Amino acid sequence: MNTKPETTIHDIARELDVSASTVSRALKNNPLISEKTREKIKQVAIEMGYRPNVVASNLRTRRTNTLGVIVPLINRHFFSSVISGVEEVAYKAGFAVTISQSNDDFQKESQIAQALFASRVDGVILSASMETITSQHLNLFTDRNIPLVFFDRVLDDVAANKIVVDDFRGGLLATRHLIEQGCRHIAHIGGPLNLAIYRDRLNGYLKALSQAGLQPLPEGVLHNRLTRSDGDEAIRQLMKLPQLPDAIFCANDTTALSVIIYLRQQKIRIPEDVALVGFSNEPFSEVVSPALSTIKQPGYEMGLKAAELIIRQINGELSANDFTTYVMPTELIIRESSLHQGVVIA
Amino acid sequence: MNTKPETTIHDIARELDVSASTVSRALKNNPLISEKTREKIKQVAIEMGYRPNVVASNLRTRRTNTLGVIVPLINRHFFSSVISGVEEVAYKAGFAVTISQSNDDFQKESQIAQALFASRVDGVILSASMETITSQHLNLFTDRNIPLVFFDRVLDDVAANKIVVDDFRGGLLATRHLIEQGCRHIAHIGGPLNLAIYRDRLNGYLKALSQAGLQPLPEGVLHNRLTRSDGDEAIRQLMKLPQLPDAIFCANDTTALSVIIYLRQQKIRIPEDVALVGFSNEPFSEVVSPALSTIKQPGYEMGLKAAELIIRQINGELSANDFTTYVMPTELIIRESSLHQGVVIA
DNA sequence: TTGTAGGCGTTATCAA
DNA sequence: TTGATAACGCCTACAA
Repeated sequence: MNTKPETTIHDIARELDVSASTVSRALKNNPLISEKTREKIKQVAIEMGYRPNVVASNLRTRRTNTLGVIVPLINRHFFSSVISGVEEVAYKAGFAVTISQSNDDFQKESQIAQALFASRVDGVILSASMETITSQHLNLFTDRNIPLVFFDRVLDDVAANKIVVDDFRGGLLATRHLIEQGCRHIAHIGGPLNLAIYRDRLNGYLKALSQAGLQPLPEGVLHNRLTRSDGDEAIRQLMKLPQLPDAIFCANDTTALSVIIYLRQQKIRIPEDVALVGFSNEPFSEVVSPALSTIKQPGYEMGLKAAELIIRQINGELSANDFTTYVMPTELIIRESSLHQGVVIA
Repeated sequence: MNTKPETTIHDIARELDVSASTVSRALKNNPLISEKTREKIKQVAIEMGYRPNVVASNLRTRRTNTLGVIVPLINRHFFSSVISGVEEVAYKAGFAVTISQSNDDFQKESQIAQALFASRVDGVILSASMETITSQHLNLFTDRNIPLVFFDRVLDDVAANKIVVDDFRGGLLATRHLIEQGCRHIAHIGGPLNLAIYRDRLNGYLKALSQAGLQPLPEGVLHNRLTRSDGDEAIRQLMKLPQLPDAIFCANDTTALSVIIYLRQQKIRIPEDVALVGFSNEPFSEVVSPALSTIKQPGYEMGLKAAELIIRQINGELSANDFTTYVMPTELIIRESSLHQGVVIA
């Protein structure tokens, strides 16, 4: 299919009557090569339309300059923001980025891990699927000291650098805010408890309640996979409880959106009848009506940090046994969905 | 750094006292190998923790089973949806997906092309940057018959398979709808005219007007890069015109959102004073207030199609000289932002 | 049905 | 400062 074969360093070498090694070194700006020959080689390389074959180089150097990224779903603003940040840093550092999505399916996550290992990526950045409860599929990397960086949905039992926001504090602030707005019957739509972030958000919620001498709403703490339809089911369930909620803290914006849409349709007023806080600050949160209060999660910056960390690990600039969990700054953004009229915010 | 060296097919061969080629063949399910030895080899491969080295295989076969994807911005719902679709199909077909973002910068787009070529991707899926007016940076691929598939922001002068929506018809439907709502002074916020999609959307707009015997709003047809701030500038400019617009057709939802926010703030009513139609059906369009009328663009499906096409091209299942432009179905979604009360839709 | 030999394009080592 | 050689791990004619 390919017309002319690619020019290789051997072709250049032959042309100039030098050895392939000299060409290789010259093109890599190896200082051993004299300036004169280096210039000449580069010149001829351009004339001959030489294009380095990274694959061959990768095989030889056992380095691919490629980062693998596994996310649950590419097409989700938070995750695509993280990817965008990763790409930004990776590109500048000369790394390619290979993206895969687990679709929140543990099987697929495992298979992706296998594939990334087979293609010898230099490092992996990962946010676990909703189903992930074990980390054995990642031993492939940890056993061989291939750097692994987690973000957002981190796994407790893997020793690695991790990047999260303060989920506990997020849950605490969100719930405390609802309490300050006068709410007393606060429900929670949460994620699977195998993931630390959802445990933390739940615990923040519980803590805020207990600090205020309140109880969680009986039967009002639900856990699901936080999709749009999960949110829809959840709100229908909550609105059947003997004690109706006067507020809901949702563990993501997606479910909060389902709630808004359902309540709007039922002519239940937000925030007067039910106040609402989400989590993540997806772009729609700002413009939905009523605008959704939420916890800001700096996805792009998390991506920048993840890429920076993994590249430093790959370059051996970071201790291989000494891991840190980086907690990114977060913020409660108060909008209409939780702002009771007449209530003054301290 | 790496502790134990990886097991190779040679290790397995030595273990079983067969040749490496036999191992290679067995692992590839080559029918020449007897079932018995194949089973034994696979067995031992697992026991020894063998992991194929794709890099070596790639070098030998001159195939990487990798698709390169270049988009303007990963973190944009339409593009991340396309990527998601690409990944879905690619994964099932055994391809990895390498993603890069041009940030709408032509320089970066060129450099990415170089890098993708250097890493010998088997095919490239591309949506051009706002700045891209020439296609020479893609000769790298076209000269060597490396498949190239364009989507959305396609370049006219490249012979390749392309996937678009009917942008002309989108512009036509959007504008005609505004006319049917009684609007007569319709402005347009469009994209750079070097890109066919924005020319087509503009032409659709013009056609609808002329069919109705109307003129474009004087000074009311603007072109910019369609960011949030571009939209903001544009609406400010439009609201200073001697003849104010009573409707605006925006070439994307992002600028339409800027318009909504600005008008809301100025207490200008939508759609009573200014009706609005966007393009793309970003997720926020449905929930913003007022909900934004828009042209639906099936990003995920476009990604599926792009991946399918390029993989078929890679596998030689498609003629290499015979290219098609696939026009995906699109649809006008009418929401509050353009729905004048009392007006009945035909 | 299996083995042998050579090469994919680059780089590391050693020698000159 | 440069060259010769071998090797990275796999695959594929060709031979047996």
